[in-house]
Parts: sequence; C-alpha cells; structure tokens
Amino acid sequence: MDANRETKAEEGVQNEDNFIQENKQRIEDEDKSFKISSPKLEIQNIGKEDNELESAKAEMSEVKQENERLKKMLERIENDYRCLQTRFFDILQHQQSASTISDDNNKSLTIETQKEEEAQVSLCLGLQVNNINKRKKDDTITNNNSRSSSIVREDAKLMSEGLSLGRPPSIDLSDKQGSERSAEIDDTKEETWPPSKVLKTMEDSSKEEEEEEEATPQPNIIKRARVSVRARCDTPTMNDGCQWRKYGQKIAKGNPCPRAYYRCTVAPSCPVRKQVQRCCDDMSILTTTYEGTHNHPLPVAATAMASTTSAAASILLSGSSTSEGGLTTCVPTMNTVNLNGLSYTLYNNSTNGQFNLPNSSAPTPPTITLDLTATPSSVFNKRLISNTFLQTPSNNYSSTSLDFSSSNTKSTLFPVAWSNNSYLNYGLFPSNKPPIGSISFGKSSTYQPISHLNSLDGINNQAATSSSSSQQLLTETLTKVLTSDPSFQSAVAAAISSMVGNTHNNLITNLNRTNSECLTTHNLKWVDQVQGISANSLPQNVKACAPTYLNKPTSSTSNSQPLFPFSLSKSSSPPNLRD
DNA sequence: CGTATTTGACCTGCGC
DNA sequence: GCGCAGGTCAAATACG
Repeated sequence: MDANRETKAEEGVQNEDNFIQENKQRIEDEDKSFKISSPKLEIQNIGKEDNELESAKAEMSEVKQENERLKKMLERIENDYRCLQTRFFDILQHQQSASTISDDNNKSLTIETQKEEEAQVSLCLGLQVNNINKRKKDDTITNNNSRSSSIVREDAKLMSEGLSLGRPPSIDLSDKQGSERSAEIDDTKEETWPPSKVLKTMEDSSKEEEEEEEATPQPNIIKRARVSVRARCDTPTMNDGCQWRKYGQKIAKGNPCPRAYYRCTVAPSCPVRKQVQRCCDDMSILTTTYEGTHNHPLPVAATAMASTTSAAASILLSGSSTSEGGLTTCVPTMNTVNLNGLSYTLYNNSTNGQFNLPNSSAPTPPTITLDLTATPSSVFNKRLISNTFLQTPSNNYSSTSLDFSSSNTKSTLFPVAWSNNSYLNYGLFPSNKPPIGSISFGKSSTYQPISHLNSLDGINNQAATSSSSSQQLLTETLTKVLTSDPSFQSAVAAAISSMVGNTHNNLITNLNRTNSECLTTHNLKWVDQVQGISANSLPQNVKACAPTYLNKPTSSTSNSQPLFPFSLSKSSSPPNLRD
C-alpha cells in the first residue's frame, strides 16, 4: 500500500510541477504582452491631455509592478515547493528505511498510516466516535496481548477516560460508493442528532445499538459537533446547495433576532439540521450552524459547504482533543494563520461556550466557526471580545473558529501578505495587540504562540521567537505543522478545495495524500477574486445568498482565465478529498 | 390541492 | 421542585 501511495504521491508532485511550469509560462507571456502593448498605449495617448497620459502611464506602471510581483511570488512559491518536495522525499525514504527495522515498528507505522489516511479522507460531520470507540476497545481487548499498537491503546485509553481524540471515522471516500457507505453507517449505527421521537420510532431496529451507545458515558459530546458559518448575507438564509425545511423559530435570549430551525429535506430521514440566526450587532451577518451528517448523496452545489463544514469539524474535534487531553494551560488558544490574505483562525477555548451562539446558557456542543464576514483584524477583535464575555465556566466543551475571512481592504494593522512585498507572510498581527495563544508564522512576530498541536509547541515557539526567521525555517515549520495533524490537513485541503473550485481538486488531494501541504499556501489569492464573482453567478430564483468562499462560480467563470496561476475549468466532481 | 411556513404548545436539560 | 432557555412538534395558515 505504501508503494501505491508513494506512486500516487509522485504523480501528484509531478502534476504540481507541471502546473507551476505552465503558470510560470503564462505569467511570462502576460508580461510580454504588457511590454508589447505598452508602446501602443503611449502612441494612442499622444495628443491627449497630459494628465490623462500620465494617469494611463501610472496605471500601466502599476500593472507592470503587479506583474513583477506576481512573477517574483511565483518564483518564491516554486522554490518553496521544491524545498518541500525534497523534504517530502526525504521523509518518504526515511519512512521506508524505518519500516524495515522491525516488524513491530512496521505494524505501528502501518496502523499510523491507516489512521492518517482515515483522517485525511474523512468528510463526516458528527463523527462516529462511538463506533470507533467500540472498534478500538475491541481491538484493545482482542489484541491485548501484543498486536495492538501503542497508538491504538492510547486512543482507547483516552476515550475510555472521556478524553476522546475525536478521530475522524474510517470512511473511505476514495471510491464513488463512499458516500453511500457512509450513509449506511449513519443509518444503521449512528444517530448524529439528538434522537427525536419520530426517528426513534422509525429506527426500532437500531434501538439496541442506541441503548448500547447511551450506556457508554461519553457520548454525544463528539457526536454533536457543530459547524457554524458566519457570512454577510442579505437574504434569510445562505444558499448552501441543500434543500431545507423550516420547522421552528425561536427568539433566543439576548438576541432580538429570531433563530430559525431547518432540517434537510434532500432525504426524508436525513438527520442534518441547521440553525440560522442574524447577529444582533450586525444585522447583515448571518450565522448558520450545521449539525449532523447527511445520510444521502449531496447535490453538487452542496458539496462545497458539506466538505468544508465536515473538515472544519475534524479540526474542531482534533483540536478539542488537544485542549482537553493535552493542554495544561487554561489560556484559550487562538491560532491564526494569514495565508495570503486568507485569515485562518483556529480558536480553541476549552472553557469557552459556544462562540457563535453566545446566548446559550446551557452547555453546548463543541462548535467550530467559519467566519466569512470581516477583515481579519476585526474578526480578531471579535474573538477577544467573545472570549472575554462569553465564557461559561460550567461548559467544558471546546469552541473553535476557523476564520476564512478575506481582507479586501488592505489594512495596515493586518497586512495582507499577498499584497505586500513580503510573500508567504503567514500572519502579521497588529503589534499593539498580541493575541493570546496564536500561531504566527513569519516576520514581525513577537508573540509566544500556543499551538493547538501540542507536539509542535516547540517548533512554533521557535518560529515565533525568532524575528529573523529564515524562509527555510518558515517552510519547515509550516510543513511540520501541516504534516503532523491529519485532521488539519484534511480540513485545510477540503476548505481550500471548496473555495478554490473543483479544478484544483487533484492538486489538493494529491498533495493531501502525499503530505505535501505546502500547496495550500499557493492558491489563496485567487480565492479573493472568486469572492466577488460567486454572488453574481447564483441563479436568480435562489432566494438565499451564497457564502462567498463556499459557493463556487461555475459557468460564469468557466471561460475566463484567472488572474493568477491557477486556472479554472468546469468540473462536476465535488471538492472532496477523493483521489 | 399539495407543499412550505408560521407559531404557540410542549418537551428536555440544566441551574438554583 | 421550580423556573428558564433551547429545541421540537404539529395544527393553522399562506402560497403557488
């Protein structure tokens, strides 16, 4: 299996190599065309007003500068990529050599690899931890003598102690039957939503298993993981591609805006529900909270949101495991990476209540928030505010926020790396407000980060404390971070692939498969450009607005070339993590 | 007339 | 045990 995987990885690397070459060529051609057209423009401007001529020249100069920046950027990306490629092959070789040392180690590696792959391909929200738990307990029992790996034992131990790692389920989406298989799993073994009367009566056959699950003490904490999406939206709901039926509405305490309850009607027995509520502070912000797992094939338009939310749930669950099982600090962690203007914030507060639904006084399920609303700096401030005022000490669930905000306005406090001279500038925070527990890769960072990945604390500390960290260190740090947490990889890959579009699927998934996640830093500028397109590309009969990142443009953009390296082409395949 | 939405009642869990 | 708040149900209503 490793050989097959390695082969696929090499193919993916090769594809990426070709991809970079093509786009480099494209940029050079673009540059040539500018050089050719520039004299023409000057000739045309002869006889016009001087100011018009100067303005035209200025525009051309800006275009040229932009083009130069893009070229340099591409070169640097290429260098980074080659560096990571080399590193990746080193790791591969190292793994191969290590695998031959002993059988025990071989078994451990195999199991680890399997688990890693499970994490990478999992797109299931509301993870079947109980099933996993059962399986692993069985493994622990049956293999108690010698064969079970230490990893499995540790997981089982943690889970038995209520410190579930929330490892994603082993649902293989690599084939086309994956979704159906997951649906079968959902139908027969799991009820991701708090069981309703109707569902209970409908599922008599699974009562025994439910009772078994209820007998286990841990439970719904993981199963009820939620994913919230904050987005600016003028319409009552976001268009996420699914069909929803409203079944209730309630005015929550502290928010005059009613909270609407929807359930998925794509399939009659689909347990997925969502809550939609406007932010009382900013009525233009719509918070949509998803809970549960679709037990049916999703419409193409819905796969982006579904994959993103499920991947985000993976991050939440892996992150919560870290905070619950490993972190000894009480300081909430907020990990922010500004990837070329795409602010990626992991907000993980083990003592915080549900962030996006602050009115909840009762303990709430672990919730992850995808924030598509504001500039990173403003979002960051909101995080601090919410952290200050919304803590519910009785709540031990974690809340995680993924901030996919794009900084449309170039803030001086939170400069967009892609728009500045410094490339691959992963997170520049306002120097006067150091975030508590944040990851900051790159320059000007003076903060002590608290990673959500325990094992990487040292790495991040090193990266953050060294204000003159080299590009090499930066690359290595990123690589380590991204390759050390399969859930993180999975989530990032799914989110990026969802945002960037189906075209880039192979690239993302290949790299996801090969643990060469440096690519996630490559394609983010284009996302900014997508943002303005998607809303206009929606069908007119759609009453809901689309989250700008998650609803990809299709026909309206299929014929136009992107401004930056990554081409768009129409694809109907969902942006999941399959091969 | 079928379907979707509205809305008041009801259920459940939690804190005091 | 009581009250509160979130969540759900289902009859009534609206809409195409």
